[in-house]
Amino acid sequence: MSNGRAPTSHDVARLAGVSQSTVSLVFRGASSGRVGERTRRTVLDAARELGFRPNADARRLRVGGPRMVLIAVPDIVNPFFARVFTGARAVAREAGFQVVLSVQRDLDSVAADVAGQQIDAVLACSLEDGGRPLEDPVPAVVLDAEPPQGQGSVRFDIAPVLTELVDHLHRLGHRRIAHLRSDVRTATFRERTEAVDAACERHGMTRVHASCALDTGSAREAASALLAEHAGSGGRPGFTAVVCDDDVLSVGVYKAAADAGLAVPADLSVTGIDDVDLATAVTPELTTLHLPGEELGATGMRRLIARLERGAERGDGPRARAGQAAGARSGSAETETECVRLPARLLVRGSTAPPAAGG
Amino acid sequence: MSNGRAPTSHDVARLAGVSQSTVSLVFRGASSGRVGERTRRTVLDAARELGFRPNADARRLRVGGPRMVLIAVPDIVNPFFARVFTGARAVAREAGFQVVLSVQRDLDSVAADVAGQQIDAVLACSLEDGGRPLEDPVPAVVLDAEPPQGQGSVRFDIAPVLTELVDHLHRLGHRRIAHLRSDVRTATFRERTEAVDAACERHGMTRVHASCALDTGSAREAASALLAEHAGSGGRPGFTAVVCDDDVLSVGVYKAAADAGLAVPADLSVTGIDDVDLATAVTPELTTLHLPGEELGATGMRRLIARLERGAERGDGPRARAGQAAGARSGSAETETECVRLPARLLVRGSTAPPAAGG
DNA sequence: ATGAAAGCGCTAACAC
DNA sequence: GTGTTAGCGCTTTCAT
Repeated sequence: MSNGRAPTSHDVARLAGVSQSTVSLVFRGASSGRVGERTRRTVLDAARELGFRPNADARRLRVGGPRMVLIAVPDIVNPFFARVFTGARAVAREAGFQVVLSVQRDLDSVAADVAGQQIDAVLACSLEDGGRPLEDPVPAVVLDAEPPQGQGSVRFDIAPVLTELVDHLHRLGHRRIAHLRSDVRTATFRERTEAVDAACERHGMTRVHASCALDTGSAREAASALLAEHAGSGGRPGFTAVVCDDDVLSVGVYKAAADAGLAVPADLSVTGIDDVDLATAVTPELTTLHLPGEELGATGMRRLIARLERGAERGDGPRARAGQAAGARSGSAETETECVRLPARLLVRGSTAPPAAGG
Repeated sequence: MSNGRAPTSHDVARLAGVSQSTVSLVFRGASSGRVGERTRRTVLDAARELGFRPNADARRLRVGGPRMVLIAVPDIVNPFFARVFTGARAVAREAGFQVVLSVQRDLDSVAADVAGQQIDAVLACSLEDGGRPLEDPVPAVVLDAEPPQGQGSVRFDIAPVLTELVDHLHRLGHRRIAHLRSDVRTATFRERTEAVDAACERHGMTRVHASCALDTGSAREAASALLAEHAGSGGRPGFTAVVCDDDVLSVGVYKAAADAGLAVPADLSVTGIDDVDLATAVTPELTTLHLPGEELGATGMRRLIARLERGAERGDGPRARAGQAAGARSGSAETETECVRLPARLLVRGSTAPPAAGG
C-alpha cells in the first residue's frame, strides 16, 4: 500500500536503479540510440509496476503544448449546434489546434471553463443575450449572436431570406399567417421576429403569433392552442400558414394539425428554419431556410485563427506557445470586430398553396 | 513590439514594481486582507497592459487540477451519441470531474488524445472492433462495444427485445421480412444481425437483407434496390416488413417506399432502432426499440468513477491528484470487468399489420 | 502588507 | 549510454 501520491519519474528511476533523466528519455520515445535496450525494459517494467504515467501538466509547462481553442455551444444534442461544433473543430484541428468543448448557455459559465485550462482562444455559439464579455484578454469570436463588444462575430443573414419566404407565401395567396416563435432569448430569434413582422406589414398580411420552448412537444401544444384560439370559418383555422422559428417547432405543428384533423399542406402550410434531418423526414417535406451550421463554425474558427496568427506575427500576442499552427495562413485584412454574415437559403419543398378561399 | 514569449507573473511584477509573489497573491483572489488595495490596482493594470494570463499548466502542476475524464464518441452530430455524451458528462461533472470530448472512431486515435492531456479515466462509446486496448494504465470503460480486455463495459441488451420485435411482426402475420443492416463494424450491429436471423429462423420466416452506411440517403438507395430485386406479385414487394438497424435507416426506407408508390404501413411495415426524434416525426410514427443513450453514458460513467474511487481508497491509485470528487460514493462491489447490460424497450407505434395476403 | 525562496514533475542541454 | 543540472511559471510557507 503506497501513499496517495502519484508515482513520478523519480520513483520509477529509483525502482529501476537508473537516473530520472533516463526514465524521461525512455518515455519520450527518444530512447532509440540513446538508451540501451536492457535499461529500457527495466525502466518500462518499473513504470508498469508503479502505474506510472508521465505528468502531462509538467510536460506542457516545460515544452509547451499545442494551442487550444475552446468551442462553446448551448446544447450539443441539438444537431444544429453539433454541426457548428463539427465544422469549427475540423478547421481548428487542420490548423494544429487542440479543441475543447464547453456546453454552456451563457458567457459567464464559458469564462469559468476557460479559467483553469490553457485556452488560447474562444469560439462561442448562440449565447444568451446580456452576458458580459470575457474578462480575460482571450481572443474570442461569437457565432449567431450579438458580439459582446469589440469581438468579431459571424452570423446568418436570415432577414432577407425570411422576407423572401414570406413573399413566397404571399405570392401563393396566403393572407393570414401565424408565427410560431422560439422563446429562447438570443439575437437570432429577435431578428426572425422582426423580419417576419416587417414582411407581413409590408404585404398587409394578418399575423398572429405564439412562442414556446425549442422542442416538438411544446410546439405541438402552442400550435394547438393557436389553432383553437384562432378558429376560422368552416372548421378551417384563422390562418393558412404557420411560419416557425425552427424545424423542430414545425414538426410539432405538423402534429397539432393532424390532431385537429387538418391536412398539411392542403389545409395548412408549415415552414421551418434550419434544415436539419427532420425537415426531409416529415411528410410533406418541410419548406425551410437552410442554415449552413458547419460553415458557420468553420468560418468563425478561421477568423479566430487568423486573428491569433496576426497577433503572433505582430509579436505582441499573449500566450505565444511552443506549438506552431500549420496552414490557415490567410492574408486577409479583415477588420477584427467585423460582423460577417453568412447567407441562408430558401428551400421550397412541400407545396405551400393556401386552401381555396372561403372553402 | 515585445518578444514572442507570453508575459509571466514575473514580467507583471517587474512592471508593477512589486514582487512576483504579490502578483500571484492578487491573481489568486487571496488578495483580500493580504495585498493593499493600491498595490492590487497597480498589479492589475500592469497585467492588463501586458496581456498577462496566468499559465494554467504551471498552476496545475503546482496545485493539481480537478480530475479529468475523457469521453470518446464516434460522431457527435448523431443525436444518439450526443445523448450518451450528455448523460455521461452530467454524471462526471456531478462528481467533480472535468470532461473532455474526443470524437474518434477507434481506440488508437482515442489513445492519442489521452496522451498529452492529464486524463484520469476514459469512457469510450461504440468503438470499432479490433482496436488494441489502451497501453496506458488508465482506467477505461467501454460503451456499446466489445470490452477490449479486462475493461468494464456497459451495453444494451438488444437481442431479446429485437427478438420480441420479430415475434411481434410474426404475430401480426408477417412471413417474409427484409433486414436493412448498418455496415458499421461494431459489436452492437453484429448482435442485431444475429438476433434477427435467429428469430426469423425460429419462426421459419423468409429473410432477405442489405447493408448500407448509417444515413438516410444510403438507406433510401439500398431499400430501393431491395424492393426492385425482390419484387413480388401484384406490384407488391417480396416482403411485408423491413426491420432496420437504426431509425435513420428507417426514414430512408419510408422514402424508398414512397418512391415505389408503396404506402407505409399498408403495403410495407417499417421498424427502427434507437428512438431518436426522427422516429416520432415521420408518418406513421416509427415502431422502434428505445435505447436509453443518456442512461448508457451515465451508467458507464458511474462505473468508471466507482472504479477510480475504489482505487483511490486502496491507496494505490495512480494519478491521485489534488481535487477531490464529491458524491458518487457507491459502496457497490461490482466486478470491475463485468459487462453490464441495459434493457432496451420495444415501442410499437405505427400499425404494422401486413397487407392482405395475395393482395 | 510584501518579499525571498523552495519546489511541483518534467525536458534538454551538457558532462562524463 | 547514462547522469547532472538548470529551469518552465506558478503557489506557498516563512521571514520581514
